[in-house]
Order: sequence, then structure tokens, then C-alpha cells
Amino acid sequence: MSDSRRIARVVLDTRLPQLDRLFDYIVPEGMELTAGVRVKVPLRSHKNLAEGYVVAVVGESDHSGKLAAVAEVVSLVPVLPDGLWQLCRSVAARAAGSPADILRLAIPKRYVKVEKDWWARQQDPSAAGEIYSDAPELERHPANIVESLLAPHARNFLALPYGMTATDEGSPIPRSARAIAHLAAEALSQSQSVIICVPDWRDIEHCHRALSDVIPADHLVLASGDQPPAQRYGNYLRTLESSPVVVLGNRHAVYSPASNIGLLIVVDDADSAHREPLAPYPHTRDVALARGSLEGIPVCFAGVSPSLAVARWMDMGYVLQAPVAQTPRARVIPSALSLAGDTNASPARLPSTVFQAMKEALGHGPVLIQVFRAGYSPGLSCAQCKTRASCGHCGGPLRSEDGATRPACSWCGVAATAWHCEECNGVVLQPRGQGIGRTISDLGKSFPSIPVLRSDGEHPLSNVPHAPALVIATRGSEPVTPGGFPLVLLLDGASMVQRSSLGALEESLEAWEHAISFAADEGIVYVTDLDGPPALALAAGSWNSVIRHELAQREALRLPPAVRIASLSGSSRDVEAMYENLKRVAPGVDSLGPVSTGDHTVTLIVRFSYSDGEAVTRELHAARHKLAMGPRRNQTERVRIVVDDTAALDALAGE
DNA sequence: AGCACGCCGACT
DNA sequence: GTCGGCGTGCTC
Repeated sequence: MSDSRRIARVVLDTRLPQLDRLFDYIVPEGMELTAGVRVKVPLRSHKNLAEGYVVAVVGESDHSGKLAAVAEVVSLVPVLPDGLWQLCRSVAARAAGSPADILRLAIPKRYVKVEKDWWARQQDPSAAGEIYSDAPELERHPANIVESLLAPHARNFLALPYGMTATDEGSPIPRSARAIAHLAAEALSQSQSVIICVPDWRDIEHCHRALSDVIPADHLVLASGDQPPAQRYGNYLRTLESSPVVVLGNRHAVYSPASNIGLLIVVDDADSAHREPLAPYPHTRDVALARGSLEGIPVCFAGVSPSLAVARWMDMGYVLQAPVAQTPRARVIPSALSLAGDTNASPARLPSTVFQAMKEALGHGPVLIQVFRAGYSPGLSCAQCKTRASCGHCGGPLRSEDGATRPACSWCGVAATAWHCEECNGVVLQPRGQGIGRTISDLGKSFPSIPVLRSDGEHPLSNVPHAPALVIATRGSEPVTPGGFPLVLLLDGASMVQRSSLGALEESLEAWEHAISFAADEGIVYVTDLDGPPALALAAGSWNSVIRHELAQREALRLPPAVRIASLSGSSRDVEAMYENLKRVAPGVDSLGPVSTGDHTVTLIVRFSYSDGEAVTRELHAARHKLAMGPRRNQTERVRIVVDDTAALDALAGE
């Protein structure tokens, strides 16, 4: 028999590292099957079927043993095109993980009914969508910018404008969203697809409104992790069609298999929502670059200011800064939070100038108050000895949500009923530090006739009317208002930027600039409790010197993004052994730690250069494989490996 | 993960 | 004699 036989190479949809390779199966005579389709295949026994995807159909197998046959084609839809498969392999390799884990992020769960409807529509030629011809009256980016952004293999940073504008229907949207929408429309008018990855649903909402003005509905597709799964699958199927689309979504959208992609846009890549929370934790920024180089797709990072990583790439000439016109930015004034003894302090303990400005602004519009985090105070401590209060259950920090309810642990949520201090046996808790919530409740009392609107992660507001109100929002949850806020208050600046986290500066910067961009053009922004270079940079609207300084420091200290890292956690012996192996394949690596992270486990952070990246991640992947294959007397994996794990660095740096 | 294969203790 | 424990290894 021979040349006529077909062999399907299958990647299994499994979480097991030991099955992380391709398996060959005979395609039974007469079975309809192409590369990219979902299949069921026998594994080890003939009644045990595993799901997988056909990666290729070939004539020969290099497997010496006997081949089993594909048991079933789940559906004929080629949900895993070759380009996506190559991308998943590349991303997995970089993170020392399995392609199957990336596939699970990229391809949504199948919905039979949705797929049947879509399939029927595909077979019906009369239902074909119109060809998109030209965008209506675009506020055009200068042609040379568009040209350089859309050039094959281009990598750019696009500085987005500040301030608010409105859709055709009059709902307020940030100018940045409109700038992105118009860029997408330009590419679509050249029959090219565009992928836009934004951090969260709020940005999706803004961009969607902006896009709806310039893109026909049947060329606009949402690809977001938090939409209903059936709808997500339907949208995924739409992107498999050949007509160009604009795909708007969160970090999952970066994998979208849209055809003829002309531009891949990553918005606000400093936002932590771009870091995938599932193993192997790929970052949209890295996936985008991998895709750019694999497929020759131009990549554009966009934001009101660049992330550290992008700033570094610009320094290296790896990413170019797209030239854009200067846009108006609200006036930013840093001011110190008044202390209790300050005679000029307002009732809300704000400097009297700020208080006066609020009074004035509240005469004709809403005032936005950005707070660092939810909750009444940043933590509780023993009233007697001032030791930080921790949970008797798990040792996590105790918090009191609004100052009135019983304190609870912010890690495990257990209420602290009969709390007593570990140090001095005191039983009285008091708020630690200033407590933003207190400032806010004081503010509320100072303006008794003004309504207070709250917006946080759990109860977000997307729009507030342009009417007097105190709008209190946690960072990232700020609503917009028509024309922008006449006054914005950024509270608690120092504690935001002084956290020990490696991302503190970057995240602070992004949160502040975001809030500033929601202000009116003629608006004023006060930042409380912040001084030094960040305050100057915020006032001047230029972070250049602060970012350069930070990058130089990271370079000197050998910290990301100047180097790459991986964390190894497990028994001291296993971790050390793995580290020694790594040093053999890449002599340039060095380490931080090990530090003890729980009973009998230590965490070691391995630092390696970008040029060693391939060797190091390959070795880590092999080590993971070996661990899975080895004896399993202890159910849990013996060493936990996380590549580019900056959270581990934070945990190591300060408790 | 499952599931088969394999090599020691108690059973009709 | 063989039924079945779970320790070890492999899955096209």
C-alpha cells in the first residue's frame, strides 16, 4: 500500500507536558480531513479518545511503531491554520511551555450550534458580505505616518492623543480611541485586516464606539475573553473567512487568525491585563512581536506614553517612534497632601488651593478623583505596638473595607473576629497610614449637596453626565464624561510610585496619564503627595528622563527589561540541580536568591540575556519534560518554572 | 491523566 | 495454581 496512504500529524489538546509532541495517525480510507481541523484520536487504548488538531497531512511517518487511525473528525472547520500553529509553537518555546497551552488561549471552545449556522452560511453564496471599499470621511493621519506604520515588518510606537471627543451619535470617547479607529479604517480600506489588543473591556467599549463610526458592522469583530463563549466562538469563525476584518479585543485577540493582516496594534502594553494569567503566562507584547517576525506583519505599540520595554526598544532602534503632532494635555499641578498641623488645610485635609479649585469646578461639572485602591485604608495595625495586623488563618494582610464593617483578610477573606496582636497581645486595630477612604468621606462631607459617584472594578461606571458630581474611581476604572473632566484629582501619588513592585513606576505612569487623558483640554489635574522627578515629569508631560533613568538603573542592576528572568521554585536540592544544568548550557546566566518561600521550598530567580534566551528556555522546557516523565511519588510537580516572572521578583524584593 | 504491564502476597 | 495490589512507563 504506500504512496496513497495519508498520515495526519496531530497535536493533542492536553495539559500534560509528557504528551507535548506530535503524534502520527493513519487517515482511514475515505475520511474527509484537512490540516487545521479538530479530531479525536485513540491514545494508548482504543476506547480512550483524546482531542487534538491536525497540524499537517503527510505521506510518510517517521514513527517506527505501528500507527493507529484517526477515530473521528470533530468538524471540518480548519480552526488551527498553519500560521497560528507556528505562532503557538514560537510563543510556547519562548515561555518554556507547551504549544497546547497556547492553543487553549488562542482557540475558543467549540459550540456546535454556532458552528452549524456559520457553516450553512458559508455554503450559501448569496449571503456573501459586501466588499469594504472606502472609509467615510476619515480624520486622516498624515499619509506618511500610515505608510510607515503599515510597512511590512515595521515596528512602531504611536503616541496617542489626550482628551475627549465624541462619536457621531454624541457619546463621549477618548481621542485616543478615535485615533486607533481611524488608523484601522485606513488599513481596512486597503483590504487589510487589523488586530487591536487593548487591556480591558472599558477600552474595548471606547474603541468599539469609535470603530462603529468608520467601520461597517460586518467588518468589525470582537475577540474578548469575557464575552459569552458561544459568541466568542462565532466571532472566531468570522475571522477565518477571507474578507478583511478589524478584530478588537483583549490579550486573546493577538492570536486572531484573520486573513491578510495589515497591522497588529497593542494598546497600553504597560497595563498588567496584557499579561496572561494562565500558564505559561505569555505577554501580548511578546506574542505580537513573535507574530510580527513570523508573518511579516507590522506591529504598532500605542499609548499616551511608552512602556519601559518599548522605550528600551526605541533606544535600541528596534522600535521606531511614529511622528505625530503635539496634542493638547490638561495642566498638571503636583501638590503636597496637607498634614494635620497645616493651618491652610481644607476640611478634607487638602491644600486650600486644591479645595478652592474643586469648589469652582463643581459649579459646572464633575470632578474625577482617582484613588490607588479600593477600601477604607491600606491596611490595619495594632493600636498598641503599631505592628502590621495579619490574618490568624493565613498570615495575609487585614483590611477593613469601609471603616465600619469588621476587618477581614484580603488574601483568604476570613473575618478577623477575635483578633489579637502576635507581638504584644493587643486587641485594638487601627487604620495604617493616611487612608484614602477617609479623605474621600471627608470630601463628601465638605460638599454635602454634591452627589458622590463611585466606580471600581466590581461596580464600574462607563459614563457620567457633565454635571456637578464627585466621581471617585479606582485606577483603571475611571468613567468618561462629555468634553472631559474640568478637574481631576490624583490622590496618594507617593504610595503608588513607592511600592516595592518592579512595575510600580510603569503602572503609576500609565494610571496617571490615563486619568489625565480623560480631563478636558482646558482642565486642571492636581496630584497630591508626590514630589521629585515623577512629579516634575507629570507636570511637564514628559517622562523621557524618568524612563531613561529607570532603564539605566535596570541595566546596572541587571533587572528586567534589561535582562530576562525565570523563577524556579521547589526543594533546595532540585532547584540547585536545575540551575547547575542551566549554567552548563548558558554560562552567562546568574541568579538571585534562593530565598525560602514556604516550608521546604525555595525560589531562585535566574537571570539571562536575551541572546541566551533560546538556549535557556529550551533547557527549561526539557527540564519540565523530564520532571513530568520521572517518578511521581509526590503528586505535585517538584519544581515550578515560570519564565519572565516579574511577580516572583516582587515577592523576593519585599514582602 | 489514564491505562497496560509487571512482579509479589493471600484466596477459592 | 491465579486474582489483584499499585509502582513504573508509555501513549502515534
